[in-house]
Amino acid sequence: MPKIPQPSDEAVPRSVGRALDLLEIVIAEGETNLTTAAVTAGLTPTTALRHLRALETRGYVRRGTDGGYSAGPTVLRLAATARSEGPFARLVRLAQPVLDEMTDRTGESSYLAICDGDRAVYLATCESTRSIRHVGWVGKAVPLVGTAVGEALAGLPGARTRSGAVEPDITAVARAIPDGELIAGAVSIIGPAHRMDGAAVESAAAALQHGVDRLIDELGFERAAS
Amino acid sequence: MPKIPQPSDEAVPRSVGRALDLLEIVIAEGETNLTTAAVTAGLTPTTALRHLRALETRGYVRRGTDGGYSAGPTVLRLAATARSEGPFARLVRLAQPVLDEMTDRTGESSYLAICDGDRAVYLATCESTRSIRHVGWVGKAVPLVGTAVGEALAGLPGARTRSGAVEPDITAVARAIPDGELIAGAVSIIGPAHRMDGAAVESAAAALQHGVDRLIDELGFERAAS
DNA sequence: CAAGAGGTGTCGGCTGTTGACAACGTACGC
DNA sequence: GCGTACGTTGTCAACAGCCGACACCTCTTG
Repeated sequence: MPKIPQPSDEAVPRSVGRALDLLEIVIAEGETNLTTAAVTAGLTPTTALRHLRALETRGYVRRGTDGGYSAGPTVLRLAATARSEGPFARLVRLAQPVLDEMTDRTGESSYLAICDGDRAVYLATCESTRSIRHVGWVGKAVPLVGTAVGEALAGLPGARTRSGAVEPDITAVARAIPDGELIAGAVSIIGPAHRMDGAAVESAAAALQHGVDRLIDELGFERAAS
Repeated sequence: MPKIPQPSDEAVPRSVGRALDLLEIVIAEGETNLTTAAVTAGLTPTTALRHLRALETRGYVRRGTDGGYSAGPTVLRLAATARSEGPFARLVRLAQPVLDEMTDRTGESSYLAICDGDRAVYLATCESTRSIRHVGWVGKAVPLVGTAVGEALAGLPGARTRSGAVEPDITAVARAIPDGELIAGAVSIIGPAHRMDGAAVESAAAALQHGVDRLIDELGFERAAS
C-alpha cells in the first residue's frame, strides 16, 4: 500500500486548513484573484483576504500589480531544500539519469512519481525527443485508482500498463521502486497510444525493470520480497 | 528594490503562522523529532504535535517509523506545479540553458536566485566540472545584505562581486535579471577565491552580462532604464 | 448616473485554540 | 527490579483570536 499514512482530517486546525487550502488553490490555478480563490475555498472574501495576506507575508504567494495572486518564492525554496536535504533528496537526484536512460532506450517520455495522499504526483521527467511526445506532467497529480502509476505505487508487482486512464490517447507503463516492504516511488514511461503497441510496451517494461533495478542498487534499498 | 512586498507580520493568523513555522523548521532540518521542533518553534509539545499532525494530514510533512518528521510530498508537488505553471515557470526553464552556457564559458558553477523576503534563494544551478568546484547551494538562502547576489537582487547595476561574504574562501559575481523597473531574479557565478582573480572575475562578469541579455530577450522582459 | 464586480476595513460574538496537567512507553543507570 | 529522565500523547476549561455580517471604496461598463 502507499507509504503515506492518513491521519484523520478532523485533526487539522481550522485556520491552518483554510490557509493551506488557499495556498493550494493559488498554486494549482497558476494565478487567481481574491474573489475566485475565496469562492473556491468556500470562504468569505474577508477571511480569504486575511489568509492570503498571511501567505503573502510569509512568501508563499505573491500579489501582482493587477491584484492577482500567484506562487511565491517560499514554496520553491522549501522544495529545493527538501530535494537537496530531505528524504526525497537522493531519490530525485539518482532518478534523473535513470529517466534519461529509459527515454533514450525507448524513445518515449519517462517520469518519476511519488505518492501524495490518494494521488500520484509526477516530480521529474525526461522527455522524448520525438516530434510527437508526451509532455507537461511534472507537478501533475493523477488518481492512484485506475492508473498505471497508481497501481505501481499501490505495490502491485511487475509492469503495470494502462491506456486511456488519464487522457484518451495515452498509454502508460509503470513500475514501483520498492524499499523493502514499502514503496518509495514509481517510474513510468508514457507515450501516444498509437505508438505503444505490444512490442513497445514490452520494451518499456524491460527498460523500467532495468531502471528500477539500477535505482534500487544506487539507493541502497532492500529488494522487495516477491 | 526586491520584488517582494512586505505586508506586516502581525497580519498572520497565529495558528497559521505556527503551522508554517513548523513546516519550515522540519524542512530546514531535513529530519527532526517532535520535541526539538516544538522547542525551535517556541511551542509546547502538545501544540506542536497538533500542528505537525495537521501538516502530516495534508502531506506537507511525514513521520517515519522512528517518530521523526521530514518533508512530505505535497511541498514537492506544489513546487513542481509552481515551476511548471506559475510565475517562475518560464524563468527557471529558460534560465537552465543560460546557466549551462555560463558554466561552460567560465569553468565555474553558476546559479539562479530569486528574492524571498530578506533573503536570496538559489533555485537552480549548473555545476562546474572541475574537481574543485562550488556545490550544494540549491535551496540555500543567503542574506540580501552583504552578498553579491543580494546586491544584484537589490537592483544595484552591473556585476556585483563579493569574496568571503557567506563562506571565507568563495568569490561570487552576480548580476540582476531586470524586468522593467523590477528585478525578476539574479544569476551568479561562484567559485573558489583562489581561482577567481581579476581576469576570472572579468570573464564571469562578461558571461553574466551575456547570459542576462539572452534571458531578458527570451523572457520578453523590458530592459531596465539605466 | 446606476449597477455590478472586486477589494478592503470594522467590530463584537463565540468557539476554536491553547497549554497546564496527567498519563504512557521506553531507555538507562544503580 | 526500581527510579529517573525523556519523548510522546490525550484531556479539558479558559480566553482571546478568528470570523463574517456589514459597510464602504474604487473601477468599469452600459
